[in-house]
Amino acid sequence: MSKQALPVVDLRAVACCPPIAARPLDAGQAAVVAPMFKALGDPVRLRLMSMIASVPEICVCDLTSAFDLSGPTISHHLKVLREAGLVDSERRGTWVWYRVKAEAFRQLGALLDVSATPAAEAVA
Amino acid sequence: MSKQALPVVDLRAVACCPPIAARPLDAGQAAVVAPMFKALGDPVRLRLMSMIASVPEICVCDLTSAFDLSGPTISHHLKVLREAGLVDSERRGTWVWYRVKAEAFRQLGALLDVSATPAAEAVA
DNA sequence: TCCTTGTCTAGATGACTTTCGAAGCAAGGC
DNA sequence: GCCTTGCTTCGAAAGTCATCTAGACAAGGA
Repeated sequence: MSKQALPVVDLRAVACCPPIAARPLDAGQAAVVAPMFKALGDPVRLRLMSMIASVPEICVCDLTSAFDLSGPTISHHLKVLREAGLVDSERRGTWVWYRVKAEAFRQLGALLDVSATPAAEAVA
Repeated sequence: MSKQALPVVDLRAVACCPPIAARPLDAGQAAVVAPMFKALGDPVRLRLMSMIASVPEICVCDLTSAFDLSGPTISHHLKVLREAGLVDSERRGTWVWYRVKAEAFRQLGALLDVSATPAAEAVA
């Protein structure tokens, strides 16, 4: 459980809402959660997220080289993921390393939990 | 281009990809999945989705009245959700009813499965 | 038949996104 | 100190999106 020094608590990373199929989200909850889905709604960012989530951590240089896009463009997409609270970055010497924020990621999955919903029963 | 009766199987609704944390998504997979996340990336659509998923089915009139937006705007958002393969609609008499496509919804949740990933172990 | 109500489509517009090249800043080697 | 490499920020061009009004279409009732 050793999490190294993550000073800022991102509110979007803590428990926010019940699964969206359990009961209607109110406007405030939707405003908190939608930006996370939005961040994953671009193919480049989804691949970046997938690459970051597949390993303990990864260097920007390895991310950039996997795409046919300029450095600034990749940097922009990483910033969007960071601001959505989905990943964290840390400079160590020459390189910057990215890693997934597991709690936010888990939270997002929980929102899409489909079990025990009226709709699930009706369609099943 | 009749919108009634869409007998076409939506490819995005069938099993597509392993969880995004299991291994990096390739460009093709990302292109298939990203539009679904994008559809949920707007607060209005996320609430619409949540309202639809919370009940077996729901009438457009009940959806429209829950927002401070014009009918055409709600209709536009519902179209985006439909084209993302997340919901289905059916006209019955005067009203149009919407219901969640459970398989697509389940698929989306499975993509965010965080268990058994290198990142999950490293951060835990 | 015509009217009303419910929903969708068309077209316009202002705001936001994606992308780039140029420039900046931080670390490390000469 | 200066140069190189890695990454980010800035500013701009081009494309996409959310929203509206106006209008069309479908169903049902007078």
